[in-house]
Amino acid sequence: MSTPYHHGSLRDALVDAATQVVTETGSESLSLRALARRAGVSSGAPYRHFTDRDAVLCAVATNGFRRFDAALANTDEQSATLPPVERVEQLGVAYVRFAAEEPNLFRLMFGPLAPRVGVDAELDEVRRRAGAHLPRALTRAQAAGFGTDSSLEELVELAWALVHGVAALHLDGLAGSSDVAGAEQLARRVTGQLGRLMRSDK
Amino acid sequence: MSTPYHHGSLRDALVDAATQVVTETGSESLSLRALARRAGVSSGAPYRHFTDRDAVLCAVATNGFRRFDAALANTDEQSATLPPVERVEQLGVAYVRFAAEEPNLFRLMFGPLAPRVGVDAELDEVRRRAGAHLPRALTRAQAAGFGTDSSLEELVELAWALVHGVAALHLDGLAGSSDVAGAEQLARRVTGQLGRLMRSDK
DNA sequence: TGTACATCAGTGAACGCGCGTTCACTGATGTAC
DNA sequence: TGTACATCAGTGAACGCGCGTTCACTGATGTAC
Repeated sequence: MSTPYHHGSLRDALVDAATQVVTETGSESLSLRALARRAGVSSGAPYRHFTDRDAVLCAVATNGFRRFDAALANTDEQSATLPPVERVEQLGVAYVRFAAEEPNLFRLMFGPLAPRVGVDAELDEVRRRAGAHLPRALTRAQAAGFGTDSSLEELVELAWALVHGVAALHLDGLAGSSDVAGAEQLARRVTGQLGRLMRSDK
Repeated sequence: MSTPYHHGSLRDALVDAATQVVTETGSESLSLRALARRAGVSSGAPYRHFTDRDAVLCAVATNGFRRFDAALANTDEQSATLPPVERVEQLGVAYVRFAAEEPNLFRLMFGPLAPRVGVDAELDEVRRRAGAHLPRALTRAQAAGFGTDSSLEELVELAWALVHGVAALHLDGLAGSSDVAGAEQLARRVTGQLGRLMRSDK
């Protein structure tokens, strides 16, 4: 009774535990044995729910993208009343904030260990959804007449390189201050420059 | 005679082999045993020259920064006769090109496994040297009156986030095309936008 | 309501692996006299 | 030039480790009658 033979929701428990491990110590250090231990289950049990270690990492990445998407969507809603260029800036800051708050998760999601496109349909879908916010905001801004010196494609490239760059700079310890607040300030300044560029193109 | 007991320059041979392994398959997969095998030497031999695995990775990273610095210095020389803003752009492209040509080395140099500052004096020195090119070029540009709407610090931040961002975007497979040429073209477009911004601030 | 049986979820021992690192050793080299 | 000896560089066996994965199993659950 205290430890029932059937866990009931082991899959979810494993994904949660795995997400926690990745969050705390990075995806390289995730072992299925440690995971099983953490979930209070024998070493073979996870194989009931996942074909192998990669499948677990894939589930964690999917989880991460869901949260990432939610964070961006939330920011977008919050800024609905602001001018379009400012909304772009806010989105960029939220992008960096997520990376700074969850560096290990972010690295799994975007780094070389990230599952390739086509491996998992659910991951692909949520990834696509998360990636759509910035282009959408830029489209809106251009529709309002900002940043029209460049094509939408170029603008998306530039903005993406910028925010992903600030995130990477921070993750790689190259930014001045290494805490979340520092990353956010850096993001604010850099996206501010982008905003300035876009406004000057009106 | 064919395989002398004393190697003669085992340390160098190990660093070379390690650099090759990292280049080919990434730093996570570097094992000292495989390294010793590759160098035709017993499994204990590397410990004559390195205290542990991390010390080997540190030497590889140092090697990488030396090459990175050389690439940037070379680009800077080649572009000596160009206008200062264009030199900044060239430098940015060279930065991205290096990352695209040596993704695994670049990841070791800048990623979470990169040795911290203060661990190795030689690494710190060459790292500092490699990092000085971009600020220097931007200082030159500002001295010539370009990009003076922002402080030097802001400009460095922006440029660095941009080029490191393009590199990261490419390394993370988020750029359109995944080959070196594609990365270079992307870098050209993005640094071009930066150049445009700086020229408009004259 | 009760019983037989199929299905499912978790157990825990076992396999084989490659790793980092240590250590007593041996072969080669250089140095002092 | 020759010899004794210290020093250095590499050997290879060994230790202990945790891992991913498999597999015959057992306990629990649900379903058909």
